[in-house]
Amino acid sequence: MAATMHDVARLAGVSIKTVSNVVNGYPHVRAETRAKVLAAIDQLDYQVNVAARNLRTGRTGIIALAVPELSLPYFAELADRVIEAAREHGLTVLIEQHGGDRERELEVLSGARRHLTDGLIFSPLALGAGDERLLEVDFPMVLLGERIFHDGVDHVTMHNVEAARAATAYLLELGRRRIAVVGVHAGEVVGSAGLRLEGYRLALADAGIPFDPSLLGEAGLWHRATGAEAMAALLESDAGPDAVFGFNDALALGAMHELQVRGVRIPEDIAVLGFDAIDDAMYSFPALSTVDPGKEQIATTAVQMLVDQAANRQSYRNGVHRPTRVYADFRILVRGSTEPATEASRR
Amino acid sequence: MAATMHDVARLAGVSIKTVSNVVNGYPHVRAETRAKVLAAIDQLDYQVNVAARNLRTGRTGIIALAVPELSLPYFAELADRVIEAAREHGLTVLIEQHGGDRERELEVLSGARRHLTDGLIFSPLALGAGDERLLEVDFPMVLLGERIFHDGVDHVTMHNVEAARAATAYLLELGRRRIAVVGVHAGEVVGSAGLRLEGYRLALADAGIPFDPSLLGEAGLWHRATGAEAMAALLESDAGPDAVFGFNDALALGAMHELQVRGVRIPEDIAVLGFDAIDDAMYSFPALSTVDPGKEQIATTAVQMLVDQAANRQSYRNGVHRPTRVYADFRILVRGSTEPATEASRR
DNA sequence: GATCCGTGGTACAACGTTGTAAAGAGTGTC
DNA sequence: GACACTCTTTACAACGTTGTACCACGGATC
Repeated sequence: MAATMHDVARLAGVSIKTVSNVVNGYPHVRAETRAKVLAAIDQLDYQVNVAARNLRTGRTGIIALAVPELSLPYFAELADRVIEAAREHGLTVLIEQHGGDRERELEVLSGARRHLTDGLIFSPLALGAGDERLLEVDFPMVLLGERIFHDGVDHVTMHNVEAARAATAYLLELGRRRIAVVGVHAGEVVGSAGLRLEGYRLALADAGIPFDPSLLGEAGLWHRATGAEAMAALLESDAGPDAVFGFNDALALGAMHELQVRGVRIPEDIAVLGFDAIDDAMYSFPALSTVDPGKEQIATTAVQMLVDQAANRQSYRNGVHRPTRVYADFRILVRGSTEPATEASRR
Repeated sequence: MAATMHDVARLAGVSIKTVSNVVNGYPHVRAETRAKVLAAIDQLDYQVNVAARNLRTGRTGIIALAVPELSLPYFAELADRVIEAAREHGLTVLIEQHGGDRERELEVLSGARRHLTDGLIFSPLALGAGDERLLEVDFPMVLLGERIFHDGVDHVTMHNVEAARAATAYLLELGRRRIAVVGVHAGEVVGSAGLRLEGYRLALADAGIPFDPSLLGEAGLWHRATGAEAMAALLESDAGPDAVFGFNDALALGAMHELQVRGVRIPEDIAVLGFDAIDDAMYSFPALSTVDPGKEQIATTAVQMLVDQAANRQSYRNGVHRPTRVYADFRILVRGSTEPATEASRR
């Protein structure tokens, strides 16, 4: 049905390889010949068959991005940035959702899709300590997140500990002393929850404030709903917080919702701070102060690393190139949920 | 590097075609032979090369989903559902963002990617009346949205007019009489803005209430920011609304934010109603009442239609199968932003 | 005993592209 | 005029799979 290089070649009166040369921008083609070929391509509305090219070259121009789920704004925004960054490199993005399900994460790693893609950007949720060996795959991969660390793979992550420490320090500077956290995973050491909690504890220690376990709000899933539930539990205990640090924005927004339902004033009675800097955070009321973990940088860096891996496959295989770990820059975005606002700054 | 069918065949001591038969579940293979092949596959950790299979069969197992941008929660949630629906059919989803840019939308339609995918689910934003011919492509495609209608293609859309009419009628039932709308595109007839405005007008007419242009809030982009701006403009005019109907949830949430900044009580002074039923809407304060346009149904129907098209390519080509248009079911989700709430219902 | 059929297996030729090697056509140098 | 060089173009063989055609075997049918 669709035209092939053969058809173009016949119409232009040249060999099929010459058509290929034109299509791929090979320089040593006479201008006249090139024009003939281009005219034929135009006339037949020819498009290269990517599958055939792929079979021949082993490249597809597709990279896979595996995330828990796109319904979570953080991952939706990350995916958005990854798609745009990939586009800059002429790549398209195939998205896989694993929903934090271990089986599905393993499927992503060893899956049949690997022939379809030039590489994988993988943000695991279920995999963790002890699974490092599973990451030693023989295709280009960049790891995201903080569930698992392994020197053998390129990794883009955030300054979780430092950012959480700075965030907590910021709340302390505001004079808050009873800072609750929402999103704790009991017993977790590595992973966003463990690392951010570590940062929180360090900041308290820096300020000489005792750590009080009654201020810890557990939340397995980091959704708005669980944030609201954890907040409710904190309010119904006798913890008496004057600030809440949500380990992500969804948790913080859920907590904020719960506070407002109960008539607690934000930030006067309780200041609220989030993490992730999702778009929503800007439009809550009051707007949610949050930690921007460098989403944009994470996306562009990950894509760049993947492209580099693909380009220098040899060096990566034989160990000339050592895998690197990049920590994105963070900053605290101050908004109305923490600073007693003037009419203007409250937005 | 990776094992091929040749390797498996050699190890199992059979022909390469027999391996292919085993892999593809061809029934006439002796159990003993099948076992040998499976053992070899296992031993070599063999995976079919999808590119080669694709070249041979013309199928890739990938479908493309083209949306404006994933940062918009509606599309992120839609993509989530599409990915899951595709998974049920053994398909993977490649996502393209066109950002509502005409050039990029055209690229999607005529793009080089078409060889990589078995079909396209396309939600245009820039294309519209006059571009119908562009939709007559020779690969499986399902159209989403309400920017453009064409009898020649399968289409999944919403009851925009009816849903907006019902939504407006609901606000009227609550006793609201000065219902402002946010998200108007002046002069648009087709498209979400045009159709939803039409529903609004019909409901007013049904109730015998005069249409007042001063209650129309324009907003080109349907983001929270523009919703807030439009709301501000309405409040600073002398329109005096007692309800706001946001043409999507982002607009409504933005409007709500603006109202709260100004100390307007929701729903007592002004009721707010959205459209799309994104997850966020559940966790604003008060929770946003909204119209659920049947997102889930849209996603599953679109994928199903695409699969059917691919399976019955012939019938579609020669016109035996006629393209259909499906309208998803909608319903109004009543929450605290419209109903003067009890402590319980307010959540 | 010839014919037909179902089963289990194989050989070969595609699918549409690109890398390799090499041939022809000029151009310049000695 | 021979040689080396560059530019331009080509033929051919892959890449890894599957569809088609076909062969061989045994059992059933006439």
